[in-house]
Amino acid sequence: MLQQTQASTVVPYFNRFLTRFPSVRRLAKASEDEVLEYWTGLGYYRRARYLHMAAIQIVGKHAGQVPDSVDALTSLPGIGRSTAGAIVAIAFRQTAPILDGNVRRVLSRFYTINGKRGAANTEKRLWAHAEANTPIKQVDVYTQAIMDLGATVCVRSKPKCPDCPLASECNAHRQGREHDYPSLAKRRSARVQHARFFVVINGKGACLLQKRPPRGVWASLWSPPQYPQTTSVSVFGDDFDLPTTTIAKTLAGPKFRHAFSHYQLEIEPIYVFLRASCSEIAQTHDLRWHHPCDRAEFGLSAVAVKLLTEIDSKRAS
DNA sequence: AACACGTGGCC
DNA sequence: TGGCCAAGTGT
Repeated sequence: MLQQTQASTVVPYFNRFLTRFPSVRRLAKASEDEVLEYWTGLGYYRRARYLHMAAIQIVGKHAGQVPDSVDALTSLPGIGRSTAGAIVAIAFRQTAPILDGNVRRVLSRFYTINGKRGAANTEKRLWAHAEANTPIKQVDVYTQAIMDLGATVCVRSKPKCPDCPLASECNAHRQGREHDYPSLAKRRSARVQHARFFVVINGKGACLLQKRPPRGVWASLWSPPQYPQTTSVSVFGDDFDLPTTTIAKTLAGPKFRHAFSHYQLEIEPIYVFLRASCSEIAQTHDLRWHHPCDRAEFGLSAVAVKLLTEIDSKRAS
């Protein structure tokens, strides 16, 4: 959960998740849909599916015991070198380096490493320093400490160098150039992509959801059906095996933008209201009706939740 | 190497 | 506000 996600965001998700899935075996036994349900709103949903797969592998190949070596851990889906290092160092108290965003920033400043983020040479140098500094004794304490130093003192903007126990030995600070490290990552400016969702509501107020494909954005989550710009509302009925005569009315909802790391999605919802008599149609393996007020026992993206919430508030008003 | 993958926080 | 980032990994 903590991969690319701040700890304060994770905390409530972590608590709910551990309450529902208190052991590797319980997680392995759960359905993917339910695991995704507990990830709804957290983002990077691939992590949830990898964690579920990892739990299944741990039960199948490791007798239900989380492996204690970096090699065995990195062979599990979703666990790379840094996460494996954190598990080995903190859970098993064995020497293994980590290189997360915090350690990366501390080391970049301490050793004035200004290579491009992600470049092979930069990564190699950072990992070498991480490894050289990882102690034999109290490796769990050290690992937590260097992460916390980055999270609370050696922060990205306005680092608190006067509070830093490493300040006198930090090359960037000695040069008064702590703001120059780590060098800024070059990020492509966000492009706008367009998407259109059909928000189909039946006479009982339930919304039609479709399971998204296992690849791409919001993989394996449930959402209002997305269709290409070329699909017209008039042929909508055929696409879902719904007689067009069951459509009471259609309505173009207000467009809204959803920001991602590298692009913006401009979402154009089209509301399709069905007559009450049509509430039992379109129950297939990847289509289902969902009442917004019911607990979703499957994964939804934050955007899907937003849409469903809007539908529910409109019904109420 | 470059890119996809989500959402919320910060300035 | 838009850009950048966060307890990164897999393709």
